[in-house]
Amino acid sequence: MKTSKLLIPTLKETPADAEIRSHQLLVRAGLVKKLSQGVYSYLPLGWKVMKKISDIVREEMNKRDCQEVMLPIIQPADLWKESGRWDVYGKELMRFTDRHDNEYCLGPTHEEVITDVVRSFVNSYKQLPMNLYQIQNKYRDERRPRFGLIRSREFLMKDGYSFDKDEAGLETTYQVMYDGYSAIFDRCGLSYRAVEADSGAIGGSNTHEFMVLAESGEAAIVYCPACDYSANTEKALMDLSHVDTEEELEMEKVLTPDQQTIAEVSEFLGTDPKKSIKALLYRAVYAESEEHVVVFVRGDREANEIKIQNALGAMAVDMDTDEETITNLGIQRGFIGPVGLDNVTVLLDEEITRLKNLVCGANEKDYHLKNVNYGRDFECEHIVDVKEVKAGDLCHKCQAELVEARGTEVGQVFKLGTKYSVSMGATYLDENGKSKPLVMGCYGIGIGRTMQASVEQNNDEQGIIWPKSIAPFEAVVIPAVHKKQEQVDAAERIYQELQEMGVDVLLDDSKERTGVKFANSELIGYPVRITAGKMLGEGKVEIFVRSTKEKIEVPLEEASTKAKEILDTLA
RNA sequence: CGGGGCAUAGCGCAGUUUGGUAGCGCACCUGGUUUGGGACCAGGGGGUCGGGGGUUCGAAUCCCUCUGCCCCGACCA
Repeated sequence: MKTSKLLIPTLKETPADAEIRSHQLLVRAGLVKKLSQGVYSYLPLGWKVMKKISDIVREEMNKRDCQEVMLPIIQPADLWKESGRWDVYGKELMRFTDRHDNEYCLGPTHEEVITDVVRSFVNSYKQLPMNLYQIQNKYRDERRPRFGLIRSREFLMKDGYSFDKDEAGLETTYQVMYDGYSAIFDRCGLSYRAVEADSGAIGGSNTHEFMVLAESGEAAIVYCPACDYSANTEKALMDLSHVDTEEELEMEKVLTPDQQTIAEVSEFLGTDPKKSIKALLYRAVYAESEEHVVVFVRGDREANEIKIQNALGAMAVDMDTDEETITNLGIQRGFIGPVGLDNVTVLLDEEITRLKNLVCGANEKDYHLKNVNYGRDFECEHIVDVKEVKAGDLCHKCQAELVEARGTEVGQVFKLGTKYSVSMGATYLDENGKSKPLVMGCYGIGIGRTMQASVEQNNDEQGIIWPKSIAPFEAVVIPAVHKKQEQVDAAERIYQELQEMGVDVLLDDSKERTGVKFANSELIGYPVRITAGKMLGEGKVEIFVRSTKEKIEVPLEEASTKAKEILDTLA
């Protein structure tokens, strides 16, 4: 391909509306263009990268006996009512009505559709296991689209669904998919971690998220540097084997006028915040009701809302600081404690049951309690894990100190179980002629996210540094001065030779000055650049490696062979 | 959803306070000189100033309204 035949609208200036580096670079390098909030056009180079990632996905999936299909984006409401998600999915689901007043949605995911296909055609254990996938646009009306392709409303996604006879079969399939996903992200040259995560709105029991580590990541994770444990903080466990062994002192009520926050109270009483109990008031929303819940965690900790939501089985929770609510509940802002608090639902983080002689609110204005002990002074029906695990907490597997990081989720593998097969009647006959629900798994990869995550991870001052496997072109050949025929001829020759060697190569035949061509090639980030320029007088050309910035001079005759050699060594 | 900000040429911006009919840089077109690190000279094209309404002799500028886009978001018991 030649640049004269390609639309590559590079920008010198950073676009005003792009916040993070990868978003800026995707726009500046001419890979994508925003049409509307969270809606993007993929330009030739951007789409080429997307296709390379998609092809890697296809290869790894096909290798594992997965079959590619193409399912409809337009999905009837009835199907979603069958699974029960029409009323549950909320505002993220893009809904519309056709001219006959029939309701539809644009698919945010395809469990319903694939289950409909499979229940129609898969009836026997002899057909199992089966694994179907597609690569297609998904639609989600995100609360706040941002960061370019990282959180958009229309996005290309690989989604796959597995069907097994039983849990054991799913376990095997899940592991195959887990390995397949690892292979895909390895081939895309990403640095990532597979973390344990909450199963969220799709439903199901067990899940791993593939997180590309990045400062700008929207998800918080913790991982253990000593063993393989890593988890999203909404799921993360920590070691709780520590138990205070000190003697239980006599509980006393102390005057703490206007001392409301943990910091104030600890300062006032001269105690360690870790030896206190923090109270947080949440409003929990259920399908047909809502209630207020007081959550207690150790004084220096935060609570994790997802964990609270799961502990309550609520659809959503949010913190409530409304004065009127607090008054109506009959609790004392700033002085809430678990002792004698019985007019409201209470969640107690398990950690607190292991600590002795704690400080907490006395449920009376301007008073706190000292030396409070679980079991002796209060009990709680709901002992749960709702704390936000943080750096320095100990790994529950090996007791090493956990580390915090941020990540962008590029893929997820998921055990669905029989949630959809039961609600939608997807069954098969087993060896004994008995009808059983199919056991499902689902597996997703954000193609656009993967592209942008790679950019976020691989860039420098000059621009993008693509891994070879997903670069828009593996190499670019540049005649330094377009009016010098010998340079143009040499570049053309190298271009032809590389093409014959099967290299995905671009010839820059633009009429730009040398500096412009160099700057653009580095902005776009082709792994290798070959320049036919002033050294041609000595019969030499220059090979430049984007990732290492290494420049070598080689004789024209050896240029393509050498370039290919270098490419073969690159990831 | 709540809060804040922005909207003027393809991109980045000035002009708005103090109303007088739109400008700069980049990009683009023509000609010329240049050519190993985002050139220079000369000439040129391109804007219903986000939409609608109002005030006024006159509105990018003042008022009302709608829309779009960007950022932030409970850390407190």
